[in-house]
Amino acid sequence: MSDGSDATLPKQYSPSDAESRWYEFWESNGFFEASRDPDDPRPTYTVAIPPPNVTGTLHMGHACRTTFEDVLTRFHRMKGHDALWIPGMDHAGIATQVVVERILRAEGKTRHDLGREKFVERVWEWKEKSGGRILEQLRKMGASCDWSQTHFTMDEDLNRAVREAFVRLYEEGLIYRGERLVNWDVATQTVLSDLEVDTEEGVQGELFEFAYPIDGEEGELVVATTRPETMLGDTAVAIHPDDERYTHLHGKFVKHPFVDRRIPIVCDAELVDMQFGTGAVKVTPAHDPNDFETGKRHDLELINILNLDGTLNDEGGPFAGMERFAARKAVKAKLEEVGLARGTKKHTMTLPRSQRSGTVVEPMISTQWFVKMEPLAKPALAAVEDGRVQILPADWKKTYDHWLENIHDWCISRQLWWGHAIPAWYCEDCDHVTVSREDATECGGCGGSTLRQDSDVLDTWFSSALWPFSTLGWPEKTPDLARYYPTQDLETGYDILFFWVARMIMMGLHFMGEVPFSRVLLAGMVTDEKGDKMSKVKGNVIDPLDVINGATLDDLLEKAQFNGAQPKGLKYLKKTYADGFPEYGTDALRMTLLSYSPQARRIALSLKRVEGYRNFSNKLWNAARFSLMNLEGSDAKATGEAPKVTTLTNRWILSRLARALETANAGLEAYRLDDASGALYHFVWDELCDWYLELTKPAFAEGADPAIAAETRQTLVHVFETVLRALHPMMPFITEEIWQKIPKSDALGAHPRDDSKPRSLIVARYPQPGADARVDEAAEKALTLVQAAIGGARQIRSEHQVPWSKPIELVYAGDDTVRAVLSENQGLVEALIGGTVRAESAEKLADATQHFENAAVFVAEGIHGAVPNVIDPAKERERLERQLGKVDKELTKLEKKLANDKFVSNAPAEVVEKVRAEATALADEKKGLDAALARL
RNA sequence: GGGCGGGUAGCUCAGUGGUAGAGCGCCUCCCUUACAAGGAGGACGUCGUCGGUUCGACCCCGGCCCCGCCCA
Repeated sequence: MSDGSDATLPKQYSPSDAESRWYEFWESNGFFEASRDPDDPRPTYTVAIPPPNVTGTLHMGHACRTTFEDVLTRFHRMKGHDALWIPGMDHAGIATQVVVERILRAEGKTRHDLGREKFVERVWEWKEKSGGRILEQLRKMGASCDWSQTHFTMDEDLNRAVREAFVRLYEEGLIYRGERLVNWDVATQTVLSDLEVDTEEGVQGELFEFAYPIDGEEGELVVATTRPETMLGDTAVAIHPDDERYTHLHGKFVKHPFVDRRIPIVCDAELVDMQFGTGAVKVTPAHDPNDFETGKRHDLELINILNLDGTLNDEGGPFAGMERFAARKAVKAKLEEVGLARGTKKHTMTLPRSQRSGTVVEPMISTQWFVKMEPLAKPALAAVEDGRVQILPADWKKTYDHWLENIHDWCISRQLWWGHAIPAWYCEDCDHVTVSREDATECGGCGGSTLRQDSDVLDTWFSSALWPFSTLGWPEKTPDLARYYPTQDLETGYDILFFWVARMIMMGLHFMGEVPFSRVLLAGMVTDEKGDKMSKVKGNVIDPLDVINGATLDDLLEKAQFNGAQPKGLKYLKKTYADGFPEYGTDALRMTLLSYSPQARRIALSLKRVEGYRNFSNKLWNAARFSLMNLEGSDAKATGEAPKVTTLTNRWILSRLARALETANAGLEAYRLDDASGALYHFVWDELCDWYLELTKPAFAEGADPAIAAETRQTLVHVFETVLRALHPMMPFITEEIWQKIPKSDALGAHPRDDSKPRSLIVARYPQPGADARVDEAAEKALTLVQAAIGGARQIRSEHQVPWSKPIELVYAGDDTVRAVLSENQGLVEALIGGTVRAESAEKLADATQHFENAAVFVAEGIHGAVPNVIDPAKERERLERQLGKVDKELTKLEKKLANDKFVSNAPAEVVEKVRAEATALADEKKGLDAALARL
């Protein structure tokens, strides 16, 4: 700066340096750590992180949830809670196994070459070396997790919890082994949960029709299928009981052309749609969910035709040993050959694909472990019903209820090597199954010692379901468990409402007797700015770290290509982000994510919006430069207490601050983080920067009243320090960076329990309306007049293109209040309009153009104003007419309303009164404008 | 087929039974020493559509048309 007053702050805020510096400061000083002291009198605030996959890397969904969780955690910490945010990772069974298998493949090996034990060792090695990168990335987001409490679902302690839960549920009869239809992935050769199955929609396929000859008589029954090979497992053909075309076939059989089997014709109104196709449906109970249900209704035979690797087994007769798709072709060819094929039709269908391997999933009959869900679901429904758990947005409650009311048993076994072993042992000597907390050495049935442990592992979600209490030490009765369970908020994506959230509620209620959290906050899905789902193939994935750090177009292209983007995707990237990304910084990204409504199911992330918040960071930064510059050399400092103020501007800014704090606190409590962050954004930019800082300039000018200057400095430092505290949960880095530079008393930012720690904003008290600033209605009203006068003059200056270098004169008239306020604050108005201000008689202003030469006029808030010597008649006419048009339109509307007796008699008195007052003000304005226009 | 959500300014989205809002974009002027990542001013909307309730509907109710998502 030329005067050298403060040369330390650069004009532009650069986030990267501040971000790593302060994160390290907070973490190394233990600010993220919960006290874990049973005698700590503070209320607790606990959040368990949705554990990201150990294989994962940070994506926008994580960034979004992490931001929300961090804001809430920081807010409560500042409010004086003992905050504990438990971080951790999920072992992600299939995902991880696939990653390590891929590495092995590069070495020319399979997991079978290594054997199970060695393979699992290998996975652990991989996990230690390259897993969990995402936890580093969460730090980049500013996550204030208590890292000393990091958990991993495969660690010994959580493994013990899993085993305990399994055994207890088994002993209670809630876990059983049974034969069911499951999703089978022939590539990874495991059962999949529904979550792990993606449905590919709009697939162009064909519907193949063929005929079954009626057994023992002439005729045939034509059926259609998209999977012809499954006919080898058909054990019925279904028709509608009311279908008159087939009445004569009731109770008859068809003959299978390839295997020696008579197939019953059954009547089933549920499965069969008479209108669709031929009205006859082949039934393969072992390979189709609907058919499976039909099979149960009619007690049909289940014939499994597939081996685990997707080839046909001996039931396939002549096709045994063929791969499933080869078999499909062969079956079709053979049907053609024997004259039973009846043609194909184009057919649009959906295909279930394994999320992991991408192969088409086969429904298959298999013996698996299940959790009986109904007894667990009932209490979980009640907990949400009676409000012990609140789901936000509330729309999701219906979905939750619907799912739990129609719940299916949960298949928890997986044919993987990586995961929690199932604590069940089979006896070689009898058929007893021993389920035990400790590794079993003796059969619980016959006492035999030749035992074989179940080779399956548990669904990853089984351990996740225990997360909110297993991470606190369960099944041990630890002090942490007593202190921090139940947790308060759970923030996650709606896509895992069933798979995770509902199951945690069930398990929490079952094992702890208490809900695991009191609020569930479901975030929408982050999409690109057009609202399309981010997809690696489409190349429209926006990496949060690129937004934070910046990236060149080449960086973006390279990464997209590496991730398998198609040429079209690369083209899109080139077009949309031709210049790459500038460095926006974490705070800007966080503010952006916060600004979207939590009600939205889709968060169409726009980089333009990020840019807006980056600019906001810079605005805040420069406001800090201004403030620090004006505080220098004074003894003003923030004390955490609102100063006693006398001037209008100081009273006003405290009042506006109070209102912003009200909204911010209410928003943070009610999970309207968009409202909370929005209120502070607008306070800082629209009121603090646009008005207050400008209004302080005359007070700081040379020759100004020293008492007023001192009061203003004190107000400025207080307001600024307070707003930094208010913004800190949302923008932790820049606020700490600035806050540390603000002159303040020592008590501010002291650690609540440990004096030896450095002062930090992260533990400063969260500001509250009342304590930190009070609403002052009179000041707000008065300042509205000041703003109206300035606005009127500025509009004229702008419309008439009077350059800033040319001073203007503002003459005005108004009632006593107007005159009092404007004369008391004459200096302010003059500074902000770049000119002089003078009161005049109402008569003169009523006919301003007559009394003031070449004057342009305005009427606002009861102020009749005129700026002489600026006029360009054409422009003024245009401006006045535009203004008059608006006023007229509005006035007509109001007058029509007032002329309506029904309105006047039915509407509440205050509404009528308000309309009357508005109409009067508008009429006054119209009169002024009319007069001015007439004179032109 | 069932369920849920949505259609508001050029774009992305807020919003409330009582005069339609934000950010970005657009137009004009301004490098006025906190900030051009800025300042001052301006333009832009029969709030998907058709009916109903009401003194008054973008908001409540019903029909319809589109668009997403989930389940089957």
